[in-house]
Amino acid sequence: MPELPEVETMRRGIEHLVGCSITAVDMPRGRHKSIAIVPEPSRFRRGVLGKRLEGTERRGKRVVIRLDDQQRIVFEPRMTGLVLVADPPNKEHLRMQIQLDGQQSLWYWDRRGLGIVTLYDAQAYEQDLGPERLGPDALQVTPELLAERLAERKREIKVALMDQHLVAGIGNLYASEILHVAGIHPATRCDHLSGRQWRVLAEAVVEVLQEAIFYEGSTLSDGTYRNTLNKSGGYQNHHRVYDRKDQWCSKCAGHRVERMVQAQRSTFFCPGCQRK
DNA sequence: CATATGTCCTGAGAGC
DNA sequence: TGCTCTCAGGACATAT
Repeated sequence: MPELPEVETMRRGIEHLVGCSITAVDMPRGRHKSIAIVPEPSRFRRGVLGKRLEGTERRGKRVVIRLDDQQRIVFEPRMTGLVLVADPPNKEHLRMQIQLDGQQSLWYWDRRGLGIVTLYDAQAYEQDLGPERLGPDALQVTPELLAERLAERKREIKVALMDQHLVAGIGNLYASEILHVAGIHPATRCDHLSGRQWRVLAEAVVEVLQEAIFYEGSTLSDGTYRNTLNKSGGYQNHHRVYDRKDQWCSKCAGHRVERMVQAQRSTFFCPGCQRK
């Protein structure tokens, strides 16, 4: 479930490793199907051994480490992946251990194993994750940018917000939260939104994501998401609608949160403050 | 091109 | 207790 706030929390949690060099890489094989490592493990290892970590970046929902030869290691956690600097929740789903200067370790752990770790050279990175393939970062959106990319579309706004080609970083959870703050019904077609609504929406995108980063993301009831120190996030205690079906809306207090399904995903909204 | 749907994966929880 | 079934939603492949 890691979305922009969780992934940004991961990035911040590994920033202090910049300057260290990679002294070993281990890809343990458990009883589960192994995750995708690109290129295959031995080439990946050869490609990164001895390299120095030059910087960290975040591209939408991916954690990026730039190496001193301008290659990049990209962690794509998808549903249940974690980037850690402390011991992982269990050894069972540990997928990769990167040793730094022979002392510290960076781990990639993934319970369901849908995530991918990729080593890119500069050109392939631009090709796969450049602006042609991924929209602008959600933290950077302005009303003009958002309207320019979405306003002509016939799709429902919640589904469009989750499309990484249009804007990068928003997933299922934060799409619901953002639309509640903006007071927009999730099933509203993009081409039916007004100029005022694009302004309110752009503001809500940045506000909700920044607030969630402050609380280090959301750890849901399954407990999977952890920060890099294997501690829970805190934003779940501030959710306005997500996973709060039948609970009173905190904004209007006169309606209960409802759940609907859009594009096979749960959407939560308040029928009082989010009218179509 | 735009949009919609199916698929991957594991473990928690429901229902019997 | 223990079995089977459904569901959670990242990104991409395939279909319309």
